[in-house]
Amino acid sequence: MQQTSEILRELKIKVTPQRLSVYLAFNKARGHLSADEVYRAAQKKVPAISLGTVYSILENFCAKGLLREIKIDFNKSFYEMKKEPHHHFSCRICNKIFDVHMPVCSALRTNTVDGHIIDDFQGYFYGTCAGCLNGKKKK
Amino acid sequence: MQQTSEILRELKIKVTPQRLSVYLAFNKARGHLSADEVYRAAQKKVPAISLGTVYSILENFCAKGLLREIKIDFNKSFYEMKKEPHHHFSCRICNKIFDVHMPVCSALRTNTVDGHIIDDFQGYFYGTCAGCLNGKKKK
DNA sequence: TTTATATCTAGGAATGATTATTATATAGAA
DNA sequence: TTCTATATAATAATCATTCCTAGATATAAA
Repeated sequence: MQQTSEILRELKIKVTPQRLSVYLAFNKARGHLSADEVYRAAQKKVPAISLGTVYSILENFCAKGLLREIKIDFNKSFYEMKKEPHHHFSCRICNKIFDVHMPVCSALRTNTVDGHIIDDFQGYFYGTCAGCLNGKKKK
Repeated sequence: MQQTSEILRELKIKVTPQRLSVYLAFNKARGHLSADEVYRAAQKKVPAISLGTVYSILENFCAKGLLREIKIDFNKSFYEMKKEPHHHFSCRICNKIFDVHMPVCSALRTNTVDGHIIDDFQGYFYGTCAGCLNGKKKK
């Protein structure tokens, strides 16, 4: 926990129990979480935390470069710990999100295109995941 | 108009005035339209058209491969006539969407990755557009 | 350690895009 | 022309997200 506080302080993020609980939710899940999933995980540490606060913290963490917002799925955002650039895959059957293990083309790492300045790129694949292809159940 | 009806019939889309008006909105705009923008454009031809019908038609057109849904912008979908695969750019200042003139890497045209079957890919760039860099106004 | 204050949080209301519902209308086949 | 599956209009419902405000609190400064 002490370690987590230091990570936040280094990023100039004021340390609060709510923020620690959100950070730890990602540390434990190590995947892609929706705001609601973060909310439920954070409640285990801070029962009185509100959903509005979770949204506020997610926005703050993204702004500070700690998290990354993923808009692959329709009508709902997901978040993940920021790491090496990579694409995502969304299964149309079970709606799960997967990291894609494929090198990101150098062309996509460019800083400008058509005269626009680029600060982020998101690559989203859609289809049927390996699990659903094998006849597994919808989560 | 006759021509448009034939295009729809070839795609097994039942021809109605509402659907023609939506198709023509895209034919005229040649860009990326939100449901609301389609709604307002379609109203010029069919004043009584409802927003629900527009959503229904957009979904139908996407399913038939006539349109393509773009989820680049937060909390709102855009649609465009389906054409050659290409990436999109969204300006964080003016929120306009641009087609990106950059060849889509062959690696992204794959049909499978990590055992998942892919049926679509969307590449989204974010940043500041050329217009906003030149100090133009927010639309 | 105490104090001051900028910022964070809880709770709830508001927003806005999208979807669902249902009765009626209609395109296209027979 | 008639029939029937499907499309539409109108409206209500949903749901993620944002907004708002009063009160709480983390952190810097004394």
